[in-house]
Amino acid sequence: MERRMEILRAIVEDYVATHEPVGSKVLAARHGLSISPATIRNEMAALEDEGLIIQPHTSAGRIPTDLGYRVFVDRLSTVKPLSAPEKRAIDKFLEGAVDLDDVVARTVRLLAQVTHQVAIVQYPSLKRSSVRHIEVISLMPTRLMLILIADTGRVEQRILDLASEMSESTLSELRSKLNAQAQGKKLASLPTLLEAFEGNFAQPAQVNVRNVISVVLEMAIERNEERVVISGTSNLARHAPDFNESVHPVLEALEEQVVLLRLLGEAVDEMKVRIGHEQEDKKLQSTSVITTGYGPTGDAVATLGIIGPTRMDYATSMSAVGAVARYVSRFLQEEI
Amino acid sequence: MERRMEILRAIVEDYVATHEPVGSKVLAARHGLSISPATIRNEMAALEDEGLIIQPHTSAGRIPTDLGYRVFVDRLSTVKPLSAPEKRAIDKFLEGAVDLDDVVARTVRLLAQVTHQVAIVQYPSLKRSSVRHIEVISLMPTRLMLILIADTGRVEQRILDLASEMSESTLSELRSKLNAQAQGKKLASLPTLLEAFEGNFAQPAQVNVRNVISVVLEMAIERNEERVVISGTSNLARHAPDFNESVHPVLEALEEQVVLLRLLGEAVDEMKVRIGHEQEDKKLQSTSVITTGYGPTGDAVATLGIIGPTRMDYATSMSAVGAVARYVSRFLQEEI
DNA sequence: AGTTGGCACTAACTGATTGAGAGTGCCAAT
DNA sequence: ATTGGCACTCTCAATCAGTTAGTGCCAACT
Repeated sequence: MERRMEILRAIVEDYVATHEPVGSKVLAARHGLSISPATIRNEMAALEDEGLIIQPHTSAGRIPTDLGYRVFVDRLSTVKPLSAPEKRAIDKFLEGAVDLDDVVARTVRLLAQVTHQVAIVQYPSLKRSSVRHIEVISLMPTRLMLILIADTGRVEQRILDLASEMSESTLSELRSKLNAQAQGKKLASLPTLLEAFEGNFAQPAQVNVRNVISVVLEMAIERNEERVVISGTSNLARHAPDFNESVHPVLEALEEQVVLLRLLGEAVDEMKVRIGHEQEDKKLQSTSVITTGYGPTGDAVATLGIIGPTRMDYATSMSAVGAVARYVSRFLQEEI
Repeated sequence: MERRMEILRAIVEDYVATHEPVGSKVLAARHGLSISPATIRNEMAALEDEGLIIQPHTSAGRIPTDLGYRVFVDRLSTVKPLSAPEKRAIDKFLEGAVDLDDVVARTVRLLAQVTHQVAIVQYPSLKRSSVRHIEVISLMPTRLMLILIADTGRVEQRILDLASEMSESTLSELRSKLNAQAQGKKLASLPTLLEAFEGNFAQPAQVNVRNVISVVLEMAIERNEERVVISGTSNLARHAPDFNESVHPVLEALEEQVVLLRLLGEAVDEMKVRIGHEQEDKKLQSTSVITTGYGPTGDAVATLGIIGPTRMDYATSMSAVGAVARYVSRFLQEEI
């Protein structure tokens, strides 16, 4: 049984490296297995019965099935350490990032570059982060700009028009009370925290204050809270033959925010690998997805990962994704 | 001569529609030309001498060269009006956009959708816009957040650490003097405007003020002032056969900000079409690019456009790009 | 002088055939 | 349980002939 798994491992590694169905002969030759091709053939027949490998046609070698990759990945224990130049690349890439936009943009490019796959990075989720500051700026007598700064460094701003003018003193009162109430609190808790907030103000100002609050809540809750950036799509074309001859559906799926968000799912700390048909989305069933959470405080506030062909180097890719996640987490904590 | 151009037009239109080299026979049949195939053949030979069309092999029909498309486009006078559903789509797409990020993101998706090509939209250039407001917020005693709001609705923010604490009064003095000096001015003029700004302050505060100013200038000038978003890359795959069998180099080019920025170039009002080899970038020589400027004030502060195969429906595409640019300009003026 | 029909010519595409190669499954021997 | 041998299957590449689309040119026509 152990030997059989060893053979599966050899098939996966060979196939990932060569892109070609691997036969019993080359398997016996290339790897140091001290058994004959005939024995390997017997084992391969068993592996095929178990649904771990198939042969594309009668007289070809075997290739792993999605299930085969799954077993391979689950038995993967030795985490490949990154090479020195890769480590250096990661170190260099983020230094000098000026704001969150910049950090996210650099991270996604970095990830695409080290893995040679398509990289996706989710912006730190607003829901899971806390209020660092809320600022109210008067642009014109009846036009305000609201700015909400989260502890992840993320900044949302919105402009709103008031029904009537607001005095400078009301404005600064609003500013300080708003911050007193919200600062340090989770964004998700704002709706309850600010429920009857306008009661703090004199009657004439209440309608304007209510207006401001509704926009604040909108910023905190709105759909576009979940943003995803993507990079390295050209890597898809490099692996084109892997995708049933067409990258089109994959590219299409990558353009739908909804699909990407479902892919990234809830931010969790441990690494997650989904292989081929383990995916719900039809268009992505020729791909594998590796994701992991990241965040400044140690527990994950967002997810990042890569998408590639099922025939990918899982060991290297997984350690790269993990390393980048750890690095950007540390960076967010220290710098922004 | 006029007839010859008419034939070129017919060839281009037929080829764009069918994707197949067009021969003299179908040309005579499909279009209402009242001349025989033989005559057409003579004219086609002349067109080939002029370098406007070629035949991929001896016994195939003709296809337009880049130069042929160029002549076709230059003679294009009748601007195709958009269809009613397209107009409606444009109208609906932007309404409800909450901030500049949102406007740009919606615009690029809209453009990709109506043209069925890859769309690129440049953020309104900071250099060309004016200061609406500068805000200085104290996050911690020695940590400030600077926010710069441009009249295009674009918001830049930066965090900086001070060497020493800054009093609340100095802070508000800084805030008001900064705005008095900068408001309404072009960002490009800030470096000279703020040259000796710290002279306005008492000695102990000067070092901090200088620090703030340098960050303000950084925000106004920094390299990442030029941002580009892109959408509809899956449309590339749809037209895959057009790109010498490989979309890879094109995808690669689209990932390089530098290339995109050169593509969008200086924002100018009139529409620009670059066809195939008219492009400097090698990777894009199988594509054509249509760009035009847009901006809230009537004169262009940024550029948007599409990238597609040289074999594209120029008439429709050009009018779509124009319509979207006009629409987003109007929207920026009114709403943000 | 421009236009047209006729015709020989060319090159790609299609489909059938063939031989070579790779890899298997199974069986009998070890 | 492992191995060598061997017949079998299927793909792949090359070849070949027939078909087809489209041209270029020439002589005849308006």
